[in-house]
Amino acid sequence: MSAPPRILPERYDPAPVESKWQAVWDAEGAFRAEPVSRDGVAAELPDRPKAYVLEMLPYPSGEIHMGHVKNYTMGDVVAHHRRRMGMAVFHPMGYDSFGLPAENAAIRTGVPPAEGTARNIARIRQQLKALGFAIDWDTEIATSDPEYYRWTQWLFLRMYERGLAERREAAVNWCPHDQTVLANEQVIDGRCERCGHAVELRQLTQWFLRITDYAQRLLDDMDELVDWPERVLTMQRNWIGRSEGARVVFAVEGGGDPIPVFTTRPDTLFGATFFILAPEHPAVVHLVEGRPEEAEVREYAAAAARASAAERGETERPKTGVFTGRHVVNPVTGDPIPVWVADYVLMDYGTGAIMAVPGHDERDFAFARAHGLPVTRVIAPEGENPAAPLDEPYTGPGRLVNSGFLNGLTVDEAKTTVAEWLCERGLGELTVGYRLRDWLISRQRYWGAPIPVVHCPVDGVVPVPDDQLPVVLPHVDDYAPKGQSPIASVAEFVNTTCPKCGGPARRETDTMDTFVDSSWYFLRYTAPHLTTAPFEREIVDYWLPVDQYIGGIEHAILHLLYARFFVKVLHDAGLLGAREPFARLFTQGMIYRDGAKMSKSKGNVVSPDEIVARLGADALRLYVLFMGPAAEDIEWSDRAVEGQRRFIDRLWRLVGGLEAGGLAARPAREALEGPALELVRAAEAAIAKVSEDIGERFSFHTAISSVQELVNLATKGVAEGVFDDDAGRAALRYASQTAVSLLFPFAPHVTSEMWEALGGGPLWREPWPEAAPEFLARETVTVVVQVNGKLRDRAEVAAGTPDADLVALARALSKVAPAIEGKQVVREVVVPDRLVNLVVK
RNA sequence: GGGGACGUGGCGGAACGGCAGACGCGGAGGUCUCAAACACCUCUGGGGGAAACCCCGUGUGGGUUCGACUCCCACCGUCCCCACCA
Repeated sequence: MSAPPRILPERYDPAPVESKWQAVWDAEGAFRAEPVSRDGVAAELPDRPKAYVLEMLPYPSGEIHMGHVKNYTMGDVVAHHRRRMGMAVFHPMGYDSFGLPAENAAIRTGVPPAEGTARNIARIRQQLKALGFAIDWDTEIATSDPEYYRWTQWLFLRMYERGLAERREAAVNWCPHDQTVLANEQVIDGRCERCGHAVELRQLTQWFLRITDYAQRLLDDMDELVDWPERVLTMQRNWIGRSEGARVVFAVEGGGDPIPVFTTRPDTLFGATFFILAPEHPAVVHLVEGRPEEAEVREYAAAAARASAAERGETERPKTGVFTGRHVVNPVTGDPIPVWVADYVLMDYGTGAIMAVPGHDERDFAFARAHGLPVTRVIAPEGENPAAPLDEPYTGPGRLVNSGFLNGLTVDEAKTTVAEWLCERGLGELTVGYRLRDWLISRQRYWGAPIPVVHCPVDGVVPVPDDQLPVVLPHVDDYAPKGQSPIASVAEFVNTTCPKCGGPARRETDTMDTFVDSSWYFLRYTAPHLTTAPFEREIVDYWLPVDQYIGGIEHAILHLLYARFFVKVLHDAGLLGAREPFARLFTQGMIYRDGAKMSKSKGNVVSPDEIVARLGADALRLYVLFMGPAAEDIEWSDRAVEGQRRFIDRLWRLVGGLEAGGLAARPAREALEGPALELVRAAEAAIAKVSEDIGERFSFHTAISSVQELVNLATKGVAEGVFDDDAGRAALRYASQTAVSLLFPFAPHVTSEMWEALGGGPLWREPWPEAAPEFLARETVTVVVQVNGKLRDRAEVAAGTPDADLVALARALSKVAPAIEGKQVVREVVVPDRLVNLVVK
């Protein structure tokens, strides 16, 4: 008798198997999404539930790194699972291809950014395909494609029409190295997030998007409409920085426009003993004009302007400032208080001016001490002498003192009372302040979408008409930054005619922040090649919001806030039904190696290509998810990745050793006993576990380990020869097949090969298995017996044994009886089918 | 200064108030081999014991509970976010 032929080769060779299945998926368009808007084709909306699964699109630098592999593998697992659950799945891919690195490379090498970017995209696409991601490649987009940025410009114009895009002068962050302005969000600790150079403040006229108009809605909708990690929500809340307070107007003694301040402590108004303007405050110049203090104040303001944002932000720095020689009137006391200029007051928060209350604010106290200004107590804690002098600012609760009509009130009462008083006299009101600033989108660089407006000497700013879009980025010879975009030197681009009057006019030469591009790309996927609109309402409303968004925590503020803003604006414009872009968000942890983030400069990068070549894409996909909890930062291990390949090989040998024939049905419960029954039970348990771990918990590493347990159990049984009868063979075949099916989302190539060898059809279309309850319920259970909560013994009993019987059994156990002997059992805690706890005294 | 997350074997981690350490890496021993690699098997938190077993153990100290890795409080440590924000 000879052994039956194996249904798979002895050894698994990933390369041919992986390219085979990738070719199959490509050829049959296995992961093509419908519906997607296409020119002239009316789409039909499926009546199945939908799942829009999206990972943050990559920036096409040279190659993808392990972080990308993890990100896209997670999305792929979710997409495969949802598809096999019978949902209509949308899982697209694109490239965030505008941006500085491509431009800087162009400066270095002379290769135009468009060329370098196209090459990088081709390379990344090939890498993504080699990993076998289930992506609808027909919907692929690149944000630097004129057919994409045409619609970025179109959306900018809709914002302009709604008054949400405006050009104005403001103190802005300027990066002297990159020679461009930056959004507030792109300045980290006073430095440019790209190049790390200290950022300067400059007074410039720039384009802003009025995201502050949406501050409250961005805050409110977080509570209602999204299921996001608490951490990210907190970060966004902090960033928006809502604070309730009041606006108080101070009259200027000796004439001049009254100056408003924002304060969160209007209750302390009686204690406002001086007044401070930010050095950039427009009133500064007027107040000191022609006065003896003018020279000194101007010098101070100029010095402040020269200081970097990082220097000015330094909390420990001594509080400097100069007196203007002028006074404003405290509205409640009627007293004149001196006006100073100090750089600890910032122009871009509140009104750029503050009432200083040294008795109850740390900074104002420090300033008062440094410059010999009076300190008045206006709040005293319960039971303390109101006359007691202040050695330090008091910021706690208490009652008002030295405060005229507010005396005796609590802090909260005083806030409303003083606000009413001010309101009646037109001197102030309760307001809400936000830390969030408007989004500065102008960039003086080349590789971005041109802002589609024209400057006409007659008509001013004139939007480019829709039918003249896109405003195409012209070719230039020199990409070096010069303080304005390189396209400003292209005469044919700049010189144009005014769309309104037809006279000569100049084009805007600033390009848009690339975060504008990525604020709406998830909408464009639904109509990637549509030439008549950025997207179609019916289709975009079918898919939006994204059901599962996956990406790095580093985008917790910038991208995620901007995208939310965009969707709200488009909703208000009637272009979109959705009010939030991403219903559910998952933020993945970073991959470290040798204790540091993988990076080229540290030389600790592991190339995905190398792992794919050596161990196969499936082993890599398994490993990046098996490493640990997907949300945590995890250390890469060169050895552990090989463990996943060993696991694949183990499963390969197991399946290869089965007989030829079709797929097995789940064996009937009654036909099984012993190891065969236990194996099918384990298979059903694995189904339940993997389904929950992928479906709800985002716990991929435990999903994989439960399949490993199943495979280990099967392998062990085979080695012991316990599945050699008919029932055993049926159980083994079913369990092996189940392991293959469950592992498919993680390792699609090798499982497809095994499934085919088992006689199955396309595994990506195979319905997701459901656990059979009759196998999950057990006839006998292990009951744990504790004495005073301490484990003493355990017992096998029939499921559903009554409490009283369990207790009797427990008390009689040989390890339990001595522990309770001679003691009084004061309580018997029973958890049916699980545990007995005897409490003794 | 404000906010948040996390502390479990040699390592990554599991345990969603009920058997701590699943799964994997690493390590030790063994089978196979002329030998090695691969593969397979056994063991692998600490201490005691010939063994059956016993004791200790989830950063530290308290608390809640019949019962705490899990919940609460404080502290220590690590990491992240925000920060002269009025």
